[in-house]
Amino acid sequence: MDQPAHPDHACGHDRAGLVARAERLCRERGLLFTPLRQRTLEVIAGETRPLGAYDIAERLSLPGRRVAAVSVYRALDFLTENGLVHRLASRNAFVPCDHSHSGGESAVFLICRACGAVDETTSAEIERGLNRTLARAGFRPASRIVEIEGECGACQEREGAEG
Amino acid sequence: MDQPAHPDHACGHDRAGLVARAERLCRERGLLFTPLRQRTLEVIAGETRPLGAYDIAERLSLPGRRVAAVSVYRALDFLTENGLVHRLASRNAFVPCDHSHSGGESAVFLICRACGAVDETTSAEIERGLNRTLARAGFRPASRIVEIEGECGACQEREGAEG
DNA sequence: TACCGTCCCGTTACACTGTAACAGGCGGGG
DNA sequence: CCCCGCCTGTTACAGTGTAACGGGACGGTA
Ligand SMILES: [Zn+2]
Ligand SMILES: [Zn+2]
Ligand SMILES: [Zn+2]
Ligand SMILES: [Zn+2]
Repeated sequence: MDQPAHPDHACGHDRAGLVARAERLCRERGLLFTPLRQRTLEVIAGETRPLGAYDIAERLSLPGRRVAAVSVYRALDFLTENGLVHRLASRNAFVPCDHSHSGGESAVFLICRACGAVDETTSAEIERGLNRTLARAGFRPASRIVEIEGECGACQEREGAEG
Repeated sequence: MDQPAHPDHACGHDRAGLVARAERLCRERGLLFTPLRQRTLEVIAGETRPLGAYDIAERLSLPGRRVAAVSVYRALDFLTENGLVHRLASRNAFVPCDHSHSGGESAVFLICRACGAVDETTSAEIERGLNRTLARAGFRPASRIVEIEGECGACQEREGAEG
């Protein structure tokens, strides 16, 4: 029942690992990891592409048991505030976070226009450049958004083979 | 009739300079700088804070002569495609561009949560870090979004004096 | 002149995104 | 028991963005 990684079918993220991390984090902070919040996280983790709030609501709904988008938004607020998912400003969509960000490093998102895959990474050099720019401007940052749209390596190869 | 900078009332941008640059650019590229496009650019340049498409439509409308938001979106598409305005993904709002970006440097936006002011700048170090991260990931970029929300220097001082 | 294609813009309709406000359930602490 | 905080369901609504159609202006061409 406990495989090390990618336990359930072909999904792009370590669903069980993400849920385990969320449970531990909520226990530590005295927060409630409710069924709605867990299922929301699971739905996001079960896709390789970022999902919109209404897509998530649809996947959470059962025949006769609809989940309203507003409930999804509240669950997403909780998950983003606690660093379990990220919101992509350029897509109005959400992806799970598989980083710790314990050192305060901000995320860099590489979003493929062709296949929709999102790669989250960090860069000390970008971080340093941002900090220097902010210090020079006397600007106190609260949140940072770095999102690059383009083509991932796999899609470039596929395009080269087909085109 | 030709002041060097900030010619018309108290606006945050060099409105006449932006319009002149747009006219020259359209002449060079064989594009039409229509009245709607010019007035849209002027409205954006006449504010220190970023404006949403519907705000722009309202400011362009006269009693009995309404400008629909969809027309504003088309004008904004034209202006953004030609590098005359930028869209802030985190705000769904638009600001004029007072940089050339001729070397392909991407913009870094510092957005103040308190006063709403937006400072556009560039950074060779951030650029370098982004390029290195992209090369390492084998990712071909098409557009780059770097937006920092926080407090500008003036608002920090004001807060310190008041608080 | 008439014909044609392109671009711009007005209009309508619609889908998607996000929030405010109110009500009920549930659990812990008096 | 009541009170209170939190979560969730429900409704309503505002804001954002695009698709589709039609008409007018304008330049080229026969
Ligand atoms: Zn992350
Ligand atoms: Zn791809
Ligand atoms: Zn710019
Ligand atoms: Zn400010």
